[in-house]
Amino acid sequence: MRAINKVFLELPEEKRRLILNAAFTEFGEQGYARASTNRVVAQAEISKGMLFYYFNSKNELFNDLANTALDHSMEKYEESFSQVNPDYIDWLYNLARKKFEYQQLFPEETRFLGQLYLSSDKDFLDADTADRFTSLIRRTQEQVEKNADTSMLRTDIPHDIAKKMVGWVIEGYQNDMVARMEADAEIWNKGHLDPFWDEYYEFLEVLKHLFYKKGKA
Amino acid sequence: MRAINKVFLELPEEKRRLILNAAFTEFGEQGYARASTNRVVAQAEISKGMLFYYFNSKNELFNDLANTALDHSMEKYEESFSQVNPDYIDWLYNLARKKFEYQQLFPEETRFLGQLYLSSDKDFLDADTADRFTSLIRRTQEQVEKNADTSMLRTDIPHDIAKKMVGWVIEGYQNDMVARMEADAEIWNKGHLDPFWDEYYEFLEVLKHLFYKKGKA
DNA sequence: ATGCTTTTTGACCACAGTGGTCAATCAGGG
DNA sequence: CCCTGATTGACCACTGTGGTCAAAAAGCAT
Repeated sequence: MRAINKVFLELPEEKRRLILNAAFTEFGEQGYARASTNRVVAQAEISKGMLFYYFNSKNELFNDLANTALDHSMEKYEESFSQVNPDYIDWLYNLARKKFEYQQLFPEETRFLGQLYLSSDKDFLDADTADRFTSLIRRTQEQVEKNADTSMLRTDIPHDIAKKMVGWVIEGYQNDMVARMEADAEIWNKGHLDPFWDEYYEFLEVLKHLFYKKGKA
Repeated sequence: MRAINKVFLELPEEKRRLILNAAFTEFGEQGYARASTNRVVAQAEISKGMLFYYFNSKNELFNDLANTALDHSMEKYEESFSQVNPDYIDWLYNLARKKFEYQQLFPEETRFLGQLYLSSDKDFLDADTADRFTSLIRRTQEQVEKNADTSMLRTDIPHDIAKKMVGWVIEGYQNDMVARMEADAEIWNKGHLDPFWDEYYEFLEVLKHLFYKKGKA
């Protein structure tokens, strides 16, 4: 953030995106230690010197990437939190859609953040950035906890178990969906996602049938 | 397999395990390309020369590891396949227990095989070994498909959806369980796992209640 | 054209780490 | 005491690393 050379910020959007995405993918695929600045410059089609002119070091590049990704991610999440809370399952459905939109818009950043979340590369973030990162995670969890209306969950099984089950099923379904989409990249690329979302919603009807009080399904 | 120096096979079990485990963890954590023979020998407390005396190259070491792990894994799976088929959920429960036992007995190999399954390091396996690997996977899937008795699944939701849901929920629960166990390593190390399995079984009762025909729960 | 500044290049650096080798040592049994 | 097989680790050529910097190129005002 701070350390970026202003020259970089004044670059045409297109070129800036090219450089950022090259770096996002490199760090996202390789992790911090294995990531190579040489491959980044090759991919971004700039000279080695420029990378270190824009950013000053590999580490500052890494932190700048993280902050850029955090900016976008936070923005998206705030959007999806601002909605009035519908019932539990519909709320998760909406969250999933937002997630997908973000992923479609910034696939490289998504991968980057995901990898960062799982790995221990967080150690290479400076204090400020690390704070932003953890607070994003905390805030997300808080909101999920707060906005989810569980009042229509059936009462013959413990609520906390039901909530977890619903969460796992949705997670599983999403993974399944992503796998199918990757297998059939056509549709994905053309943006014809509506059938998928329809199918998803039907699937959620089944979930409601299973987990909601009778008479509500 | 083939290429192993007989000297290695005649080593005291303890020392052999030390070497194998060092290699398993190195390849498991780093993947083929990033794995370092230097770190392996350091961890195994043998000299560099010995590693290349026992195995001839990094690649043969890798293949020997894979074959060793496959041997154990196949054995375990055959055990769990030989049982007469109980109902769907109980079957999955048994499979999970076998998986855990294997994981507890050979944690390094588990990680190694898991990583191999996910990554593209399969390319570094020679043809025979790769075949063994894929046939293990195929066989597992076949058996799951074949032995699972789904006749008592409720009929008001499609069977294939119900099966998937059950699978996801079980997967989610297992991950949850592992996470909790890692957080409370005491119990895990002392082998006091029975309470966990009891809780698991209770959890499965809920699952049955949800997914089985009424009157069977 | 002429300078002067800013942007851009890529050859180059010291260094770290790689898989693999091999002459030299060591251990132990005959 | 020697011989054979086990064992060592210094060493090799090589690849790739993050980072530098003199020099070239591009703008730009005059």
